[in-house]
Amino acid sequence: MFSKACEYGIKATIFIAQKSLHKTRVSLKEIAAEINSPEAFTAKILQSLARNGLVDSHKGPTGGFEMNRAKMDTIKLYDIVNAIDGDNIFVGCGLGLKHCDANKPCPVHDKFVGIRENLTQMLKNTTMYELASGLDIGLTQLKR
Amino acid sequence: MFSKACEYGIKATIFIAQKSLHKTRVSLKEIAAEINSPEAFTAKILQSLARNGLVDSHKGPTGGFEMNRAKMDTIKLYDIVNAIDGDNIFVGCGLGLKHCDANKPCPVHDKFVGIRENLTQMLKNTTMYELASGLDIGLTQLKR
DNA sequence: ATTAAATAGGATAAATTTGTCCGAAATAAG
DNA sequence: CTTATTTCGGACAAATTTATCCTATTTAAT
Ligand code: FES
Ligand code: FES
Repeated sequence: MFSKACEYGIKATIFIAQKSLHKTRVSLKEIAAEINSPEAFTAKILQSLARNGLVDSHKGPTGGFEMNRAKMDTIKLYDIVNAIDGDNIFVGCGLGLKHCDANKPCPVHDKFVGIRENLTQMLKNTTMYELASGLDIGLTQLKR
Repeated sequence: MFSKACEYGIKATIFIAQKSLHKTRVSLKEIAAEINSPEAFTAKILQSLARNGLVDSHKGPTGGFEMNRAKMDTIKLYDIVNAIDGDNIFVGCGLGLKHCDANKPCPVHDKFVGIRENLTQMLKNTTMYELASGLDIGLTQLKR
């Protein structure tokens, strides 16, 4: 469904947001430990998310990653996925035809578009705050 | 969503089924041309599907691939996807945790399982006959 | 029997994704 | 100013997926 990079990116972002709820910055090291991901690879993903303004990064001692409270409402799961995996999953043909076209549909088009749309809407409706809160109150977890 | 191998496998199977509606066997060459896929790679996928009994193959002149009418009702899109990509998409965690567990859910679990289930049911309810028929009457297409 | 046509299958290569290493740049603190 | 700590970024490596090549095997037809 999502690439490994995207899975790591989502988990990292949720963790950053959760810690930011308590005004705490987190370092790459903490993040990788918390979400059980390879550190250097996770760094690349976070760099990309930072460049796209989805998380804020700070260098130096006491540095790390954070997300301000306002962004937690603005940024949706959709934005993370779109930034890392692109929009193919949201608009692409389920069978890989060049473009999804309802007028010249592939055999699965009619059955696929509904699911694709459900997924898209779910991701567009899910805020980082929501996900961070669930994690914060111990309702959800990032490791297993 | 699906791997390239799976996309090719689905398209090839639908094409084979459509031709079988007219009692016509199709060769690898025809299939690859029709679905616009690399021939040798498609061969591997079809070999695997044949070993799993999802299509029938015959060697020698007049040989090729086919699917009998009864199988078109029995075999679901689900079976093709499961044979090629495995069941991770049907039961796996959206964030890649080892197991999806509703009692210890990841942050997206509650929002993800519904979509995962919709996809699974759609694939389990879609017969090869249905897809082959749509293609046969020109309602759908395999190339673009 | 011989030939030609087709799938089967092993070995290999290319491309992409995933993961690692190391030095540069920034910055907080003594 | 120096040092320690942290992210940034480029180069590289490993693993996986995608794709190719070539030979073997099966089989229909002459
Ligand atoms: S054309 Fe394939 S999903 Fe729309
Ligand atoms: S635990 Fe992640 S989807 Fe169920």
